[in-house]
Amino acid sequence: METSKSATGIILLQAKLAARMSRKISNHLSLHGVSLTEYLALHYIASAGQPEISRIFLAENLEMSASGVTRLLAPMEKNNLVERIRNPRDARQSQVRLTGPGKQVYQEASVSFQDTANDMIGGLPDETADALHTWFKQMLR
Amino acid sequence: METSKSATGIILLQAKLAARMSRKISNHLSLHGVSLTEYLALHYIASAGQPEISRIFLAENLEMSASGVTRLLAPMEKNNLVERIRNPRDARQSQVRLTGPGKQVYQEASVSFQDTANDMIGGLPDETADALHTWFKQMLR
DNA sequence: GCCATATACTTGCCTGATCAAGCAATAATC
DNA sequence: GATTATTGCTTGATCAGGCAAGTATATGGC
Repeated sequence: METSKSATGIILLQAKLAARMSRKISNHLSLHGVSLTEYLALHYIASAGQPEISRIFLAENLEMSASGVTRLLAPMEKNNLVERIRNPRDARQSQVRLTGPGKQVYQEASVSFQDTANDMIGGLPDETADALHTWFKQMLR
Repeated sequence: METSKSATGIILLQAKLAARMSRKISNHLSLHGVSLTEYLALHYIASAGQPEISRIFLAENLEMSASGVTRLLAPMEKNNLVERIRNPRDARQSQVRLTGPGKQVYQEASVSFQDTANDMIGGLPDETADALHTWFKQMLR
């Protein structure tokens, strides 16, 4: 019952925090010409461990629908941030890869992103931040 | 530098978590005919400490623009979840109040909300949950 | 009292994302 | 080998929410 009460409290606060963070970060990222979602896409592609990733895998990382990814990537391809590689083994599937400009925008935007992130939560003591990180990961299992 | 790295990591995870939570909760709330934002609106009105609150105050709580609130409340008024009270002291302003049905929907939906919240984060030890709660509040300063 | 500024919305237009349906390619079943 | 199911998208319709501009009221400075 105590647990119940604080669980909803946490979710409530988390929702509010998420909204505020996303607004703040979006503002900063707009200087680089990318939206938050676009930045996240660049990030997940850049840090996948391999140069190409499937669109479906990207959708999962972004917690987004397949159609959302289609619509997200279309203008990014047009702006040459990202390119599509057709899979010769499976014609249904295609992969996404960062282009040169894409990598550069990602790196530049990452600086803003980090600054903003630090600005928001950099004040937390290191252990606390580590604990937060761990719990978020756990909740995402 | 360590801090920097984990700050972005935390934001990244937080964004992902927020997306997942909002999807999950929305699903559960849809059984009661309200969206997550609508539920949050009901919640902030219900727990304001006074029966009426101003639309602007609601907007701040929801981390939403004034126009967003206008559009959010319109159908809720139509569905008789919420009613508008014009302020006689200031004709620009109006207040929102829960109707009887609004209160009932809020209470019913709160049960689902709590269940879902517990399902997601109820597994955390109490102290941990308390700490999370505290930090979220702190970040929202 | 009068003008300028501020407040509390509301409306039009636009973007971002969803869902449902569709389509093409592959895999599984008989 | 033909039929059926599944996968990986794409497209159309729709919806939520933001921003900019507009309107109505209120307040402050002179």
